[in-house]
Amino acid sequence: MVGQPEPANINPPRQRRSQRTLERIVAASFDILATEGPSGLTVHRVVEKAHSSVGSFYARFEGKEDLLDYLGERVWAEALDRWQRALESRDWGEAKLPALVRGAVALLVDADRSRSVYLKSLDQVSGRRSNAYDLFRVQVLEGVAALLLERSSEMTHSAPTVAVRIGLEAVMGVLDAENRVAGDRLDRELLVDECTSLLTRYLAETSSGGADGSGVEFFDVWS
Amino acid sequence: MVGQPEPANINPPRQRRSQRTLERIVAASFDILATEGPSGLTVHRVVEKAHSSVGSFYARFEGKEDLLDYLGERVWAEALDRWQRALESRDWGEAKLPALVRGAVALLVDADRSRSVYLKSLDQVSGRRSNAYDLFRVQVLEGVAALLLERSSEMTHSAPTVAVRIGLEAVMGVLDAENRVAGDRLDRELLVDECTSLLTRYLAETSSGGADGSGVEFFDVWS
DNA sequence: TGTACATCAGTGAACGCGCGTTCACTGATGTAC
DNA sequence: TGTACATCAGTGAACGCGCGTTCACTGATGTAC
Repeated sequence: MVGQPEPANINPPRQRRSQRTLERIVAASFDILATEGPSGLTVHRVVEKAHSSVGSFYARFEGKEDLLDYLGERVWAEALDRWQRALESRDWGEAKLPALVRGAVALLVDADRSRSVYLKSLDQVSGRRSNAYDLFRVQVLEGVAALLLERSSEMTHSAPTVAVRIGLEAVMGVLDAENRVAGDRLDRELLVDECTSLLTRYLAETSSGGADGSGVEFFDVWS
Repeated sequence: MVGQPEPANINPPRQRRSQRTLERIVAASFDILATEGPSGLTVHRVVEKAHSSVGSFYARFEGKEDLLDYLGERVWAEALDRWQRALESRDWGEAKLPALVRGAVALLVDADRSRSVYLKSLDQVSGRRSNAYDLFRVQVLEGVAALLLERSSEMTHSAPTVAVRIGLEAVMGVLDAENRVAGDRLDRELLVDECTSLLTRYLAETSSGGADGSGVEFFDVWS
């Protein structure tokens, strides 16, 4: 199991009034992150959008960093909760490897679609700190990997642990790339089908494909 | 073919003296990017490290943005040049699909290793502008895709264009993920072998693996 | 039901700091005669 | 080979702006008697 984001250091509200102010500040922050990106997230902009004031802000948080931690904590908690529910919403006991792979891929696709802009821009803004997104990614990958490895006897790949790791990285990579694309986005069904195909074939076929030395070698012109 | 980074808008040096100053500024910039990351790249820090002065800096560049463009242009040019030489260093005419895939993967692996920290941090620092890294990535992918698609008759996948795109995104995704990992990095040979296997099986086997509807469906608990 | 008082909450002007940029000035280089 | 002069190059103090943070002050809320 891996770590969690920095625990947020916030001065808890004691009246409903300030609780609502805090909520407005949080909502405004997410709003700004989604519409203007990380660089728009300044204390002044946040409190303006939240119809609050700098003073109120610093009554809750010791500084801007604490706001970031708090936002990260919230997103993290929600994402993890959804993920758990999705995982547990189904009994995996019966499924054979191909069906299991398909299920896992569907989970990843949907998780990726939903894991909002927030996680990513939060990580960008907070200089190399907790980075909730990477942690969430690792968490999710570990969960799915464990699930798949229970069926390692059905895999023909000679090193299931490495294969599962690489295979899942591949699927996540495809999803990331498709998120980055501006124009024609592939639809969910196609994506699930193709990633399932990719992963199933990689894990389950006999190991001969590329590692047989039939390969071509190159000058390494890359330093 | 895709675009290039913003053309750099620089005031050309007229004496060897100022040419050398420019070189020192560029070297200092890359040095800072590599050691301190994008946030350390301030005009004052750069000229200090370059043993120059703010005035000299603004004699070359109209502003900081122009420095970024200039750096991007340099990195881009070098990366592209290396890529071209690598591509052309071998005659692909004879190779069959598996060998071709292996060669392509090897190129990608090495390109990924070499495409220095610079491209990535440059894109991070310049807010959503030219982003040399993404452009380079697209350029490379298009080149390899074209190469592979010449052998589409040897593919059993029913939609080679989509398959090549997804397959290459998968390989790049694996490489990205492996770059991100802190600890135990897989070695180059293993990476080449596995990615080759992944891609070959995906492209060349008969299309039945996952798209046969044997799948499991889920509640979409992701918003 | 009032009244006094402590604590919580909210406000926005003001401060300090870092960073990009400007500018008045000095020194170096090259060219014309 | 000199000398005058234009242009290029270099310097660093100073300015403006945005942003995080502080602080003195006013108002709201809840509790004790």
